[in-house]
Amino acid sequence: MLCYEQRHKSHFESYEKGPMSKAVTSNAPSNMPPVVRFAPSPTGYLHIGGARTALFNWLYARGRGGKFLLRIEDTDRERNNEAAVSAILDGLRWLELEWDGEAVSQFSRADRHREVANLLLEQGAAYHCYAQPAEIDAARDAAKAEGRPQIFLSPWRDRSPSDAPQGVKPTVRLKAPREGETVIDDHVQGQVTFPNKDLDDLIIVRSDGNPTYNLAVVVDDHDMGITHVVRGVDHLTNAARQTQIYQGMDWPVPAFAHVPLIHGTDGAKLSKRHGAQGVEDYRSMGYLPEALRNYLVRLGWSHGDDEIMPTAKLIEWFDIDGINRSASRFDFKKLDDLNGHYIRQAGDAELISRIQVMLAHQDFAELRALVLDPKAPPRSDVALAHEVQALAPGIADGRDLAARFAAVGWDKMQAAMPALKERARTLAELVSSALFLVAEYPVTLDEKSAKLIDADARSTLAALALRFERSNDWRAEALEAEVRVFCEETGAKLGKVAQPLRAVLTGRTVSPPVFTVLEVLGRQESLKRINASQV
RNA sequence: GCUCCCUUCGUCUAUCGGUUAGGACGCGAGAUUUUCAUUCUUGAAAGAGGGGUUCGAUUCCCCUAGGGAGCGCCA
Repeated sequence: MLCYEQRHKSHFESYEKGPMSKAVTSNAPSNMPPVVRFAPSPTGYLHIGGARTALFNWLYARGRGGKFLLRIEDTDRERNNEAAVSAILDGLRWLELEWDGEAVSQFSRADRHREVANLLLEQGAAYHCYAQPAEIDAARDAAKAEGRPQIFLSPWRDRSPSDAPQGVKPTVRLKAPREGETVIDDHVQGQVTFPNKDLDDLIIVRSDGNPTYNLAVVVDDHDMGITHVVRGVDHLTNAARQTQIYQGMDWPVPAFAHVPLIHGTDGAKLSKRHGAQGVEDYRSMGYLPEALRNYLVRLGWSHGDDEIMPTAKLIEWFDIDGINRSASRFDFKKLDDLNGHYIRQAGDAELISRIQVMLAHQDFAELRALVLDPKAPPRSDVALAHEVQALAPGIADGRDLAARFAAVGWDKMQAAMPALKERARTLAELVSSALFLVAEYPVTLDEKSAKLIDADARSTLAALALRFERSNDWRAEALEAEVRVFCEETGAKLGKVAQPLRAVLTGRTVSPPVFTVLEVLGRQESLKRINASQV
């Protein structure tokens, strides 16, 4: 497999030569198709907030015939690794946010970034700074103590390079304006003004010669022809500094849109203890990509009273200018509800294949070991892992489970699907309710269902078994008719018969409709389970 | 500490100065039902506080309070 960096190098050339290479300013006619990008740093997974940012970009590009590019911000060599990069690509693919062209490695463009730094140096828009870290820290501490903004004003800005100390490797700093203000005309935040006196001369090249993030972003966005920079508000002040770099190079500034962050249920920044940060967690819990997209886009954006918005509608309706400024809290209940809608609307075969994808990524032992905040919402994949342990302890992970379903036949699950999908909010719940298909014999009854099997129930089940053995039609409808006749003859209430039956068939007091269970289980397996209750 | 941003039901949101402040999730009640769900009906639930501007403020302005983000030779 090609490393994404290698793949990119040749591809990047095409951006430089291609028709999109000309940057379009925010003042450009708005009918130009936009070029946007998603630029995550490789941290190990695709953060759910990042996923929403990617979604906004993707929708904007797709709705306007533009391009959605992907760039990996991997200039920090210590944090970067191939696995972290592929986790992000994986997450985007699962969410079905296909990007145009190859992913660009920012690190691979370091030479170009240095070239731009040198240009700035030549034009006098940047200078070498010989200040040492200790000196900078001291200045910042002093500023803080005096209640001034913690910025460092380098003495080297106006000093002659001939004063440079021997043997000290300098950094390159941008010669930012000290007077006036830098204004960001943001499509979400509005006009945001930063007094230039509060912005220090940012380092654009480290003393080891490596370009910094802010320089790299500007050069890459410019070279890639990005027209709209849509990213998290945490980059708002960067936008001001980056604007100064654009100005230094006399490049057109792209349109900015800084979208609010997503918080956990408690209003604090979404973190580990909230249970799920990476999109891979959402895949594991059994959310459908389309439902997640629908949910994510509604966090901070709306279209009148519309709640269920299939992706085609989102592409048609979405607009950056409609995004809210305030942060929103993540609500699993609402996601669950939306996901339930999409599950009910999905085709049975499609659900099976989505389930297979989900199972391929589940490790039950790992899920059972997950330590979650007690206040965090319960995870349906963790619940599934526990159910598997109770009903089929021999199964270690999702792949095993998938193999077991394959052994009994996926067609059985598909046959039960209409009944299953109207009582599931996630695919993991759906699989949990289908577990009776692969329960190990003899079926282990949980506490409540075991309680149902008293002497009365046993004799009822024995009598029922006799009838079932004689019946020649094993479809749910016929079986139900059979049981109803049985009830009439014996004067028993349907519930009195159905509940014990459900218990011995599924080991649970809650399940899909018993007659559906009987049908998909088949005559032999059903009778085996009913008769097991007699010993 | 400094700079910037935010504030409508518990949560996500609608409202382009005049509405009985609407919808959705969740919650309560009821109907349907073999369990659980689904579905349907229905109920409770909001403009942070204080000043202005205006005939009239949820909407515009200011202050306060609360929340968030940023302030790296990280990205």
